[in-house]
Amino acid sequence: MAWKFQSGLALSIQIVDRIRADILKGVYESGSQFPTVRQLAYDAGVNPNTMQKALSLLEKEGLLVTNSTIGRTVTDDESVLTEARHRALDSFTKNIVKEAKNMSLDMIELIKNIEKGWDQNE
Amino acid sequence: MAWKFQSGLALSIQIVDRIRADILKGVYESGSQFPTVRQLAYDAGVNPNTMQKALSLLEKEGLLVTNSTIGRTVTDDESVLTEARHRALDSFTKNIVKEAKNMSLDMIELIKNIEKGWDQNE
DNA sequence: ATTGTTGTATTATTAGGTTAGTACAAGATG
DNA sequence: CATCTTGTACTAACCTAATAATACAACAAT
Repeated sequence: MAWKFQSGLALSIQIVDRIRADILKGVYESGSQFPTVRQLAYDAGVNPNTMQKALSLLEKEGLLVTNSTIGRTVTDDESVLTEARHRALDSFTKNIVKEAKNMSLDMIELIKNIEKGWDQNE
Repeated sequence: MAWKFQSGLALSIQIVDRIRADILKGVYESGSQFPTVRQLAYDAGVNPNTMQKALSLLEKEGLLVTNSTIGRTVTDDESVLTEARHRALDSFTKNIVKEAKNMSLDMIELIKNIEKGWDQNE
């Protein structure tokens, strides 16, 4: 089944975000073989060109390694993964704080809302 | 000076988000006269057509009212504003929780990070 | 009544992203 | 050796968003 995408934001960006998150979560294990461009494109329901673009961006980030013609692997450099996880968490937190302040929301109120919303699935 | 925009996301969407936030924050007061399309377009550094599109979306949300040819005013219906504030806060919180869970981040850790990041301006 | 301002509409053009279709070199596989 | 799979490259077509340049009806201001 095709992946779910939002309209408005470029597909390739959404794909990068999703796969990056999956790699950092360990859905694709460090050093392991990565699906082919064509397979992923089929899974996601997008054009191979679009998937190719997304994967090449992840390669620039160092998360994927290409061994033409064997295919791709997830990086086995744990420091790259750790670093990426830190950057992801840091940027996530910064965005939350920035947006909260932009909404004139104080910290206590924000945390209270998160606690309230945490267990409300959906 | 022109407003700051991110690349990738449609300008009109970013404008809507910014102005909505400003209205809900009270930067534009309830019932007050709103700047003209042309003035706002100039301020933001975008084409009047783009600003027109953004404002018409905000009108659909009920936040702005058009009185051709007097111009626009911010809605004076406080219930609309209150409702919109609730929706904004709710959607903000939901997104945070959703993304945090997607990062396999537990609630305690999330809150700890927010507390740590709150006073780090930039 | 004339002029100016308002929101709105229209057409043409440009830029970027996506798709479709095809092609090719490198190397694994038989 | 021949074949298949891999990543990659390329062109053409299409769509959406944004811009540029006008235009116009409605009404306020003078």
